[in-house]
Amino acid sequence: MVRKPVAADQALRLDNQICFAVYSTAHAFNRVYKPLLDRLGLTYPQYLVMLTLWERDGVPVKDIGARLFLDSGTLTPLLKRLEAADLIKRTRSSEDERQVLIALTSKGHALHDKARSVPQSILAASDCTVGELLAMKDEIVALRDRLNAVLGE
Amino acid sequence: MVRKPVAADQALRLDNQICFAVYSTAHAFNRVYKPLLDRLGLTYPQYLVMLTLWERDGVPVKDIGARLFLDSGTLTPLLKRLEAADLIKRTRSSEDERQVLIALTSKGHALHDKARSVPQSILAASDCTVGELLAMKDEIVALRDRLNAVLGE
DNA sequence: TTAATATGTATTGCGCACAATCTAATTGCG
DNA sequence: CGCAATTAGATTGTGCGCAATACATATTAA
Repeated sequence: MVRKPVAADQALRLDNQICFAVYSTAHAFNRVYKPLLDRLGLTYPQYLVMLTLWERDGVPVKDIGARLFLDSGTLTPLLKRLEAADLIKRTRSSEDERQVLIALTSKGHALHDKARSVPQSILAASDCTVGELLAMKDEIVALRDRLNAVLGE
Repeated sequence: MVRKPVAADQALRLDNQICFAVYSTAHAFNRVYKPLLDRLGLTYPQYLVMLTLWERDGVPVKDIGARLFLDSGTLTPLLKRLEAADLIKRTRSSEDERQVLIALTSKGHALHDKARSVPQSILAASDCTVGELLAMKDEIVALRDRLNAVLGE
């Protein structure tokens, strides 16, 4: 009879895997965000892009990608949809014709006001204190950064 | 001059958002998993399905969906690809013709052995102790379950 | 200045994710 | 029993996410 590696099997159990915890929580967040973002006419990844632009716009696509860990294959069509919705404007940089600079339109700026109520709704849904969430966030970000560090090697 | 709600703007900052921490960590995990799962011929969601089947197979699609928080729109094509790869077999239940039961093929069972080394590689990449990861996992799962509870209302 | 290389974005193809809709099978209720 | 309501999967359409590739611009080296 073949001896099975019990420890390895425990590690393969779905409920023991932090990756699945993260994966399924990301989906849960997405589902909670959906009705809130529908009112803004945004998807969740589009919302993330808008968050970066509300902090600073007139930036090249690459900067947004670096901020969100996304590449041009994802961002180019997403940004075109935001442009079609008249939330942003895409213009080639005159300094470096390779770059496309992303600027908010007045409609894009205006959406910032409507978005201010979103975090409060999410906080309520999470049923946590701000302190608890921020502590968890720091732990998760630390994990993410270690994972990304391995990728960079 | 219009007074801006400073607290709300802080809440909208990307780096303060736990949802983005979770979202970006899920992507980081996916990227770390990719080379490992490529060797098994699986994508990450396919790997999750196989994890559930290695625990128990011969189950209807709905059960897998309940386990992974995925619906038939996602699972049906994914399962067809696993079937095309000869890892699973899909058969209509004779008891309830509405159900499609998912069973592992011998090749699907055999893949279990090759998969046993995966968690160790992920653990190494995360650069954490098992204890730290399990503690984080429990916190994240608790958050996920609270988010899902709100959705169920 | 030209040739080689690097960089920024766009495109294509594949595989999720999910809403909405559809079909078929089952259950429940009068 | 008979029909409405429910349930399980499948299908369609939209939008990521990423690998691979293409292409134009920019930089560097010879």
